[in-house]
Amino acid sequence: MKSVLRTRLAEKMAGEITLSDSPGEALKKWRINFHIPPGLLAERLEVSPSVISDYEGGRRKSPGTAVVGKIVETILAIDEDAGGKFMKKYANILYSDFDDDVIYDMHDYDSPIKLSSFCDSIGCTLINGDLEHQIYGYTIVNSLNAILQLSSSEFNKIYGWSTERALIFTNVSTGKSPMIAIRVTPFKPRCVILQGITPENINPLVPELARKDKIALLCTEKGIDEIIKTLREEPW
Amino acid sequence: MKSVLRTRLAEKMAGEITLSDSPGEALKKWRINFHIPPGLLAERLEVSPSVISDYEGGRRKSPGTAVVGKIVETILAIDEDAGGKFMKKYANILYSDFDDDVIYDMHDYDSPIKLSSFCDSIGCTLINGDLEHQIYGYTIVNSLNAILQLSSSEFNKIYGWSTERALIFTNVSTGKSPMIAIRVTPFKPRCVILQGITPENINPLVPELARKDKIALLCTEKGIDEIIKTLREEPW
DNA sequence: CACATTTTTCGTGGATCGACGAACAGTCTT
DNA sequence: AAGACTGTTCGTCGATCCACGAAAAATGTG
Repeated sequence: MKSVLRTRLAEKMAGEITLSDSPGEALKKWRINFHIPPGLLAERLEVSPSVISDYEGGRRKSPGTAVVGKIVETILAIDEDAGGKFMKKYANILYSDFDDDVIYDMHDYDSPIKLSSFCDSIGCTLINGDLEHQIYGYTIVNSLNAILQLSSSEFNKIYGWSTERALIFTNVSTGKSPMIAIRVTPFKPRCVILQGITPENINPLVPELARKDKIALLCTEKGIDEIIKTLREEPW
Repeated sequence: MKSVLRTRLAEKMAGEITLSDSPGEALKKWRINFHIPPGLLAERLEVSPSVISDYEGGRRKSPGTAVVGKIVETILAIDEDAGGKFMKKYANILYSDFDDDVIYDMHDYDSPIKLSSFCDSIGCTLINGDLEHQIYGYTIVNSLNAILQLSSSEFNKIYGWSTERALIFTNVSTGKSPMIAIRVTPFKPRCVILQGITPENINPLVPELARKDKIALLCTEKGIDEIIKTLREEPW
């Protein structure tokens, strides 16, 4: 459930290293931030310790994305094996309001995904609109907590990096509150999926609201954990 | 003044590209997000258009940090020349509460900086504590607005990625409120600099509070803009 | 459809990366 | 002070990057 934070932290680290004038020093900074000795890092990466030293010492002026990615991944993996102490520390500092009670999962794709296959994979029934679109990501939101806990400016965070995405609202009763929240908000998703509800239980106002904002509306009765698992494992 | 957002956005982009299984596709995604044609990007980078195509098409499986950095930089520069339309859009989506009225500037260093030379560079007078430490960054905060506008969880954001930093509070009257805010907060900076105040005008309680939290306390009468300029240009 | 423009594909050469392992330099123990 | 560890420096070699430019493919535009 914490993987949104993990991803953001990894991106922050990789981004900082990539943009640094001396990637080696930045690499070293993060290894030290996580209190990991060079030897351990080398061991986990299955390379000789001299490799780490060469990078950190600046012998490679512009290491490739593959290397940087592997090192960042390994630093986080080592920390996770030890309980994720530093990960929690750093994640909480910058993303303190990214609450697990609100956003269950969130992902942005590198390349567009067909909405129809996306919806098929998590067993959706179409209520309104068409699926002839492409999306660049999805967000799984606890609808009650989102409305209770997020301020208006924070509400926009559920859109991540593209509004061309599917918003999956969990545990809805009639679907009315999430659709109204979207109605009064400037950004509109491409698609809304109501989870844990059958078509006949949807409030009649809801398809009406979806039509006004040109949003594809669907529902699914699959469980939250299953949906998260499916979307994570999909080879997109 | 908006450069905190710019940096964060650049890091996000670079991080995502670096961690992607196909950096080329991720690169392309961001170029398209900013509505920049390949030809223009190539022109601004002063390379042949084929270079862009080769990267985006995946001929380079693991491009170096230098290339990724240059491309991200150029995408943002092109956007800025056109008014920064997309930059604003993306920056606001994820960092909506990172208000320019609160945080004037913020930076994290790759490698440690000596606190003494940091303070010298912006003309500080030492009130309490010693300067025999190293810092990893600084934040310039409008003290009044920080207390008015930030919620308790948001207040921690001024610490960025390391609490081993200098907090510069601007336009203080007696320095009391910023020090009290720090006193009741779990994280402590290494150093607090009160801007726009002379030593004799500092409330006597303030050095007392600094001592309790083992924080170096200084003040400076230099102007905000001059401080920002100096710190940005310092070759650290 | 034909023409101009933009974008992609691909062969090539020089530069740099990526990893190794041996040698060297510190740092603790005992 | 010797020995055991941990970490750094450096020579080396194959693989890959990086950029170019020519040519093919795709995309407008009248």
